[in-house]
Amino acid sequence: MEDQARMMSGLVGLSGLSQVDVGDHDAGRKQHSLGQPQQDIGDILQQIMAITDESLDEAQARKHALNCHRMKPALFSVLCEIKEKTVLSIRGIQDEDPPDPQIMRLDNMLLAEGVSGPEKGGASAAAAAVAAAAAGGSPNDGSIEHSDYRAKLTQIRGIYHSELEKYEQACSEFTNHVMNLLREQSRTRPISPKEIERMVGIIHRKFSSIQMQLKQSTCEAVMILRSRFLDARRKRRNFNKQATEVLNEYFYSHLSNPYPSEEAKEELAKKCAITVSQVSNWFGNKRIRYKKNIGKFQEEANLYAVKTAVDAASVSSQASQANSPATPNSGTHSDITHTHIRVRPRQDHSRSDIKHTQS
DNA sequence: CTACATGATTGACG
DNA sequence: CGTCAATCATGTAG
Repeated sequence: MEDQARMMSGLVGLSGLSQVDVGDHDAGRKQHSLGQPQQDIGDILQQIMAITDESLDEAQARKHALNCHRMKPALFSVLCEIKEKTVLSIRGIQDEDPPDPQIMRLDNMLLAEGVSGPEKGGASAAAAAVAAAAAGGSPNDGSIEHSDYRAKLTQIRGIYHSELEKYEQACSEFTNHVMNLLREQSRTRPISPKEIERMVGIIHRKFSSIQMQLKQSTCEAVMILRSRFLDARRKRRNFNKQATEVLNEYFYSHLSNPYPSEEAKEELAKKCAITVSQVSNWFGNKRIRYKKNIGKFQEEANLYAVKTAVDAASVSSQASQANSPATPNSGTHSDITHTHIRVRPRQDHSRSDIKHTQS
């Protein structure tokens, strides 16, 4: 930065104030202050070239002399005025910069993802997880995965915030530095407050572009985390015993038409503490797998057929029918095993049958 | 570790 | 849109 100061003092000196008796190398060309500006250019260039050869002491001396010149304040203010005008005219071209849509998108996403939100740390996060588990669809395993997910998210969040803080600090530090320099220089060369302001704006833009990279990579990390944790296929849990029992019960007691209606699915979902789509998945899998290999499911079918038969018997208080365990194949379910699953009349499978097994 | 069981996903189909 | 069929990826019994 001393170079620049030196340069400026040199240039200001060139523009007409150089009669000050600063050094002996000016002595030879005193005459250029009046008259032909064309011819001066050569001298000026010479002088510019000479500046690099000058020592810092010389420059300092020159600067000092310059500042002490009696005409300096007046000329300086004129220069400031001129510059103000030109700067203003330049500024007119590109005045208001629109907020970057890209960065706004990233901001929104980080906010939505809870990375840049107001809430901080464990307590409220845990509370949110608990609330989600209590209110939401999957009370069993969901909370565990959620807490794991939350932990990772908090980690990302921590990194993001510390980095962001570092950026902000660096930015303000740098801005301060530049402002100090400009203020310092404004004693030597014309710098309007607006110019400083503009410079600060430029610095902030630069830093925000760096910030955007940070935000972008944070977003990416969150997306990856999300896809990892929300891809349920990776975190498949088998349903618990009771749930499969309920499902199987329904399946085998509706073997002739194992297509639960939407309401039936909802009911089953509620009973099994799973979602409706999980019920649909289960029935889809069950139907296809049953059809593929009926023999393999024979035992299971018998078991549930007996179970429902017993239930029905206990309801109708007629126990005499249920005492043929020796040949179950020809018994209760022989007709249902031979039923074609393909046929599915969609009208009458109400939940009345489940109801009396349940109650 | 292997083989099988099982919940979820995907693409085709009506 | 719901279902089928194939397939994936994980869970689990041996």
